Amino acid sequence: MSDTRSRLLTAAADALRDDGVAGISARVIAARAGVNQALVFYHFGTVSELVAAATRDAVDARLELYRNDFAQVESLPELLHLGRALHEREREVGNVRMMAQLMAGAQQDAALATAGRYAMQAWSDEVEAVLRRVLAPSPIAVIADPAGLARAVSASFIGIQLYDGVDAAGAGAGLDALEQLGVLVEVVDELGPIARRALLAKVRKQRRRAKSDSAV
Amino acid sequence: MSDTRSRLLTAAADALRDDGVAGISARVIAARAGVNQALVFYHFGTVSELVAAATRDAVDARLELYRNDFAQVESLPELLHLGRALHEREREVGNVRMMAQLMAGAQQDAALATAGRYAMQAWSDEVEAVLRRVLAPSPIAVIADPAGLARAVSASFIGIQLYDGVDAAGAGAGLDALEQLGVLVEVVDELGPIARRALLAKVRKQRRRAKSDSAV
DNA sequence: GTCTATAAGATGATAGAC
DNA sequence: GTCTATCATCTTATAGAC
Repeated sequence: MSDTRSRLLTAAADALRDDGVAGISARVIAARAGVNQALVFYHFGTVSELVAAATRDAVDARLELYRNDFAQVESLPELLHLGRALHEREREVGNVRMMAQLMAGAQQDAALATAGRYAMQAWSDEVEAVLRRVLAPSPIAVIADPAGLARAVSASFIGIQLYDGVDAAGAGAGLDALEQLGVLVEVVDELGPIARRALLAKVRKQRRRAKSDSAV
Repeated sequence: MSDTRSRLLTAAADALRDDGVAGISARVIAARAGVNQALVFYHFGTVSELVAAATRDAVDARLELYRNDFAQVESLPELLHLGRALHEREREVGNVRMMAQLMAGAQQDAALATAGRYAMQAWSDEVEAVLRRVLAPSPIAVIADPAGLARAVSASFIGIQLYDGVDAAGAGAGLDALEQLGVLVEVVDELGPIARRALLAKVRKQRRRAKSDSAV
């Protein structure tokens, strides 16, 4: 890949992270890359397409970096611990911050929307694989949908990152609370047979209720 | 309050919701309000200040509208149900969509940051009050920090709303998963005394671990 | 592939008429 | 308070020299 092309890609990702969707432009990116502004359009057609390609690459690179860590997770507490560590590291590197800006821009821009969908999919799939493995031996597997849960977790990360940008203390308290709640899942994991049966009965009841709700 | 002022305020909130932070400008807002562009600066000084004031008002109005619903919640399943209904209604009205754009812009703009902090605080406080009431009789009260949990929930809502904008099916699956997970909490609520003691022991263990982690 | 130059328009913000 | 007119500056995007 040409030097200029890759310089523009990393510059675009950096600019999105630091200046936000509202502050991004061909000139800002080009200045960061140390190249001429016209090259944005020569190589990528539009600013949106450049940003979309840049975030795509950045997400791929980041996930590659974490793949090993994800693979080594064997239990839910370990997963929660990894989530916390990931948040801390990402706060410095700014990848989630970049994704949050991508998602915000994606609401009104078709090219960014495609990139945003890709990014969420990539992260969610990774988390889903871990959840599927970790929850398999647990009775929680009966009620938890790994795919949905992974998507909820990924989306929540974006929200918490945005919150972190305006109130770090508040966002920290939120993460702490979620981590503490993980204990709850552990406890259910070690439930006796009677309680386990009660759990299953409740799940079935809730399922029926949800079904009749959607029918109305 | 003058007619023009209030027209600008609602127009600013609408523009933020529909056009996003990246698409907002004094001219766009003024056109929506049907007034001259110069009045933005006469009444509010800067565009950011106008947007900040507009979101502040919108959040106050929305919370006022939901106050009754919040007050009537008596159990966790009811709270989860309200959360789902709120998400559906807000998807149409677009208040959370507006807040998501506010939070994205708040990362780089001081005036928007203040407004974002206020908005998150207002929603979190409301949710916190309900959580405190609902969780009080439950053994979960021991592990759950209502303030932190409320903040996590509010932030997650923002993230899921952004996700909803690029992949409605994925966001829906995420919400479904969270709702199903609520069953877990219900089960713990009806735990026997032995299991309850096991829960408390685990919590204490986790607390110690967290403390030693932060010491390192 | 990279540059300069430039078009055609949008932006925040202000001065001054009314 | 509201308007017109205007500023300097920014934007995307293209044409054409090198």
